[in-house]
Amino acid sequence: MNDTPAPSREQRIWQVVSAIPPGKVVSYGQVAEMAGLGRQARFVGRALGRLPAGHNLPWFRVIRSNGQIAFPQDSEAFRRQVALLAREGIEVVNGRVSMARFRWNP
DNA sequence: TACGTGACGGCGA
DNA sequence: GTCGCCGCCACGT
Repeated sequence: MNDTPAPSREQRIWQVVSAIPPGKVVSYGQVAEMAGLGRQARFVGRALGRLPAGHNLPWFRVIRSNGQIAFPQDSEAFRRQVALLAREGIEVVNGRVSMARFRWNP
């Protein structure tokens, strides 16, 4: 019966992230909780860091619980993420996003 | 085998 | 607002 192989934590994380609707953001801890990982927010960060090239995952919609981008503002990845977020109407001010306005609340 | 590190979170001072 | 400490798990050296 259960030939269904239980998806790995990483796969579960990727599934949750892919379910984030455009124009919304979620925190690492939120992804961890939704994926059934509890408080392993760190695991989410590592899973995203292990993403292979050519993935189709909206990783840029995942930010810190305090609304800050998870990259230093002087990094290339930071600008990339800000650009992608702005493209969906998410306003990034001073390296952070208004969680009160853009947080995805399923 | 052991230790350090990391796209984090929450709390206290 | 900042800073430090701890927890939690996987990976590289």
